[in-house]
Amino acid sequence: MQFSKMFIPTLKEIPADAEAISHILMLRAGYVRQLAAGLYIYLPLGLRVIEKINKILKEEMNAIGAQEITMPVLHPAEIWQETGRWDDIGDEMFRLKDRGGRDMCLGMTHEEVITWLAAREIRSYRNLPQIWYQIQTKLRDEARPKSGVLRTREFLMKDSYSFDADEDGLERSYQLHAEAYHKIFSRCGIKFYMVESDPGMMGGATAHEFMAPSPAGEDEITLCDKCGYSANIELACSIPKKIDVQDWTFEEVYTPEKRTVQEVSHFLKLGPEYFIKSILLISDDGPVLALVRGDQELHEKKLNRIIGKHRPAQKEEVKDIIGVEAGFIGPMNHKMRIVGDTYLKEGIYVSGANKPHYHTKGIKPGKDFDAEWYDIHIAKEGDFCHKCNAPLGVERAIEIGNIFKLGTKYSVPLKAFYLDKAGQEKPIIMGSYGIGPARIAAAVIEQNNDKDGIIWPTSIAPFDVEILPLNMKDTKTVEVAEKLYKDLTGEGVGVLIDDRDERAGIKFKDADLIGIPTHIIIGEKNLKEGLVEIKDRKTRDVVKVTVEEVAEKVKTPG
RNA sequence: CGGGGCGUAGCGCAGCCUGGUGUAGCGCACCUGCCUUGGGAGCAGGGGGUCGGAGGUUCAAAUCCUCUCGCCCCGACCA
Repeated sequence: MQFSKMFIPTLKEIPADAEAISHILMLRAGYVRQLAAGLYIYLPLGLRVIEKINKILKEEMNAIGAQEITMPVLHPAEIWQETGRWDDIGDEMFRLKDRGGRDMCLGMTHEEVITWLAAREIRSYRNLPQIWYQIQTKLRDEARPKSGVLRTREFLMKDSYSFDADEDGLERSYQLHAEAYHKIFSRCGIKFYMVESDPGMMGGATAHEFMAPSPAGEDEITLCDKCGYSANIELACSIPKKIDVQDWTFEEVYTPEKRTVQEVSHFLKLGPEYFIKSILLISDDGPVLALVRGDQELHEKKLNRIIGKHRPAQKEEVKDIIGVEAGFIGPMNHKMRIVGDTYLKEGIYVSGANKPHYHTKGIKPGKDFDAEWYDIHIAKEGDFCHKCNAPLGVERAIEIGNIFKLGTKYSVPLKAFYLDKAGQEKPIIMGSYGIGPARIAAAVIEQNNDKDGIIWPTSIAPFDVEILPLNMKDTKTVEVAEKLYKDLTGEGVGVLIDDRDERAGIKFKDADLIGIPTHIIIGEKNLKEGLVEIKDRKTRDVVKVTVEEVAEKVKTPG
């Protein structure tokens, strides 16, 4: 491809609206343009990257026996009403009416549609298993589109769905996907982890996410280097650091105007880990007192699974219910439900005395108060693995893929049943698996860039090689460049030739920005000795080779 | 939806606080010519603006006030 004939609008300056590195570089290097919040146009270079990723997706999906189909983006409301999601999902679904006044929506995902299909077409265990997939546009009215292509309102997704006769079959389909995903992300040159995740509203019991570590990510994951435990922070378990059990006797301490753990900790010259933080919450079944150690944070989502929907109590409510203002609440002498963090059980602590300006020292859980014990703290850096006790790390990451075991959540309401060998009618056991190609592209850029631009891995680079004839007015340069272009292209190498009549500096800058992995630099001086340079974008290593050697060297780099 | 920031030429910005400096400015990009060709050159000339929009205050508004739209960031949300 000739640079001069391709629309590659590079930008010298950093666009004001971009913050994430991948966003800045995709805009600057001419891969995408933004139409509105969360809506992007893919320019020629950007599309080439997405298509290369899609090709890998298809190859690996086909390799596990998945079959490509394509489903509509516009859905009738009925199927969403049948699964209950028409009402469960709020503003995030784009809804509309057709001219006949029928309710419709734009597909955020395709469980409903594909289950509708399965319900109609699969009747016997003989039709199972099946894995169907598509690479299709999804629309979600995101509350906050952000970080360029990472979180958009319209995006492409590879979504596949498995249909099995039983749990064993589902496990097999799930594993096939996990393996395919490992291959896909490895081929795309991404550093990633597979982590345990919260199935959330998708339903089902088991779910994993594929996470590409990057500061631009929206998720946090905990990782254990020793045993490999890895989980989204939304459900990650951890053991807080051990503390020495004190031999304090039970006594009230005067703590005037000291309310927060930090204030009291400072006042009594004791580390925050010797405190019990008591937080009053209002659940649908009344007030609940949640307890975590002073150096830990309460995990709302974990607590949510135990006590259901809840909200923090307001100042007035605290006074009414406990009889003392927030800041002096302790776990003792309450009739209400108390949920304590498991790791609070051992030890002797300080907490509020339920009396203004007093705290109690020497509280022994189990003796001075009792509670239901669960892991309800947020795992953090410095905590220990609950499986092997090794130190845990916490990293930010971009979610690039996920796999869910759905079970019968969709097959039952949409009546996707089959007859088993015994002639018994049973619901199909389903799984759902997603990958966002745009997120792969963005994650790869986040992980592979330098001050000058993008550094693509060859597998998803828009081209394999860029030829830079430095002086287009020099006939010999042009002649050699065109010959190399023809030769390489003839051998199946994807080549971009910068045939613009621009100065060398501009060509170098643009080439670095765009990030094609190998550059062939043709300069007049070297050419006089019959030499051209092959430069590695990543290492910046340059080797001089004769014109004749180029094709061979490019094919076997290094 | 809560909090914050920003809308001035294609892009990046100054001017706004404290209204009036004459035709609203600068850099880059763009057009013409010359020159130049190994890291976003140089010289000369040139084109391009509803100052996001509406209303108001005023003799006078890019500047002050009200409303509104858009975009970004933090949080909430995220099937």
